[in-house]
Amino acid sequence: MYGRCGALDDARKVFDELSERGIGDVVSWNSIVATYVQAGDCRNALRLFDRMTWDSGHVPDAVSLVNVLPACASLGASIQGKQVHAFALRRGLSEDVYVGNAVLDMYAKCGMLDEASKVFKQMEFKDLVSWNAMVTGYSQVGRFDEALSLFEKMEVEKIESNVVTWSAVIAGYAQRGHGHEALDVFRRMCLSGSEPNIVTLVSLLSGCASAGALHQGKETHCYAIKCVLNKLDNDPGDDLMVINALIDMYAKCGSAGVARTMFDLITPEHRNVVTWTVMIGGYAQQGEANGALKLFSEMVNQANFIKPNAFTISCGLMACARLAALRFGTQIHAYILRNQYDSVMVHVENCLIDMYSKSGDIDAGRVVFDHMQHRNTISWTSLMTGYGMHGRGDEALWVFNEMRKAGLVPDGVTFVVVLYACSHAGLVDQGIEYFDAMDRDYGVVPGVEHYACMVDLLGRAGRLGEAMKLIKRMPMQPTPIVWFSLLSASRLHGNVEFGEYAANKLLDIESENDGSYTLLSNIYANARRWKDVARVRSVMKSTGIRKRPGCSWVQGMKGTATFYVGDWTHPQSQQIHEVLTDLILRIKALGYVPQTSFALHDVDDEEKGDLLSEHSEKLALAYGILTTAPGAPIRITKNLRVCGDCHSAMTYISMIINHEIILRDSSRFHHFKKGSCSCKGYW
DNA sequence: TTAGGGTTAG
Repeated sequence: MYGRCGALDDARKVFDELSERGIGDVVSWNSIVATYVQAGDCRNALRLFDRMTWDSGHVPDAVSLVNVLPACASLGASIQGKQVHAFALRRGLSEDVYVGNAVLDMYAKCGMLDEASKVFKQMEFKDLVSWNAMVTGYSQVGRFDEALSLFEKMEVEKIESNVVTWSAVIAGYAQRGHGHEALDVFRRMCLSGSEPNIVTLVSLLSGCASAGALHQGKETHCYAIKCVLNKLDNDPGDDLMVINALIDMYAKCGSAGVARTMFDLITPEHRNVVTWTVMIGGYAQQGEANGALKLFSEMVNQANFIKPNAFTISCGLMACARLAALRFGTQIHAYILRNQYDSVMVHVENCLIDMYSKSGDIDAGRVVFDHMQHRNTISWTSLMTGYGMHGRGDEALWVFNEMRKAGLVPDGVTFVVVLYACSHAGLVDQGIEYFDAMDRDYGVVPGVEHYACMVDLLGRAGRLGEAMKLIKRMPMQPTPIVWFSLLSASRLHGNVEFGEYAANKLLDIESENDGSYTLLSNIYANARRWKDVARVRSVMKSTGIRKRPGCSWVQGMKGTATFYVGDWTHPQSQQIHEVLTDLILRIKALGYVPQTSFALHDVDDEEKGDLLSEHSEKLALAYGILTTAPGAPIRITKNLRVCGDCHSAMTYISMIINHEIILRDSSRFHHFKKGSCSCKGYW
């Protein structure tokens, strides 16, 4: 009775008393073991089971084994589990379907699927639980194809699935990001007459979230209100789980507003750490990184304190990485160090590497990397990506070699990063070598993303003809990213012919991308083909496509300041413009000539020069100079690619100011120092 | 006495 009520101490007292008086029997041993398992204290459950087997004079029966096996499973204690299995075989208890199922499940949970499958095949009598344990076992170790084929076999053998089977299959699809398939299974489940429950809905919502299927997510929401939520015998924790899954679904499907409304409807004392995390993560992934950081601060400062877990911290760092919010990111790093996050540290540390490198301080990312106790493939590739973004190609390739020495096998993503690093550092020959080697030496077949990297690599280096030849040689259809790489390279090298070709291909495939139109009109402007510029602009106008406004932000003393082109809204605008005018006068004396083609207007050169001088990145720089301590770097982030004229101006300005200018644009980092830029023209 | 569930990184 005490055991069933969760009163572990009381149950133990009664058990010890019975033992002392010598009147304990197998049932009392079984009950106490079960009580420990239920309380989550599997270690003590195992200890008691051992005492029962060796010291008590009683012989474990089928119930004892069924009690102790889940404890082995949840500890991953496969050696003890195997001993229990051997005991069952010796005692002839393995015929019992309960015992068989528990053994099978123990092997599955310890990741020993081949052992589990052997047990499954040898079972003379299988029930639905046996099949379900096998299906979920395969699914959870990532052998989802085998899980599915078992699921299909169940149909063939006319074994009727129950809610557990259906939910497990839905969850399997959802975990792999195959939301549409999850939805299909859900429909089949409803047709089969099986009634979805909370677990089904939570799994399904996770699938909708990963598929971005808002409509089906809403349908699931209706179903939840009608049939599942707020039922009298529901555990309130289960209801919250569904609500959390709904918030996550709405946020990931682009309805952060709806998600926020649901979040606000839950009173703070009812929210748990996942409620906060899904909302923060939703903002961070939907490009509302400012909202994410605001909520993160609110979470750690609220009266009803809930400690952020590794997931929350990762989401916060992701938001910092997007915004290049170095100061906030550093504060989160300090928070981690103060608050002991021992478990699942790898994930958080990987986020730290990413945050530091995307915020302009790749050396700090390297320090995090060097201090890691355990590293996985993502740790190595994150560091490599960082070096690549900063144009430090040699160091990126060094990381690649060290990674191989550490025994890690490069995969498709690794090679994207390697090629990206070569491209951004102008290491053309090495890039070609790696591209040739990836299939030959590593067995990684180049995908469309690797071809895109190669087009980028050759294109940046001005080898446009070779890039075009490579596209023609591709064994698959080029995706927009391939043509976009060719188009960017054509813009960089002022090649109208290739630019037009790539732009036409791109507009055939996806006509909504403002970036393609802007690049093409830049190419025409550079060639002074104003009629073509006007034509592109009129197409944009008639199709309603608008160029995204350029926007830059800089971390000043009083927080982050944001600027748009020609922006006069900042309270210090007057001063900012004075600084800028003065700087431009001074660099003109050093040889700077405004590159008017970037102004995109068919007006006379003097006026174009004026428009250029108000580009957002220049305004951000002037503000940075006003608010940054002498000698400290100025960190600017831009949402689009830096304009060529601004790039040239910043190179000159870095000769006359006592700051390094660290600029992150949508493509990479530029470090301007003493008259040169780290990108060496490769942007 | 056995089976299923939500949030994170390249």
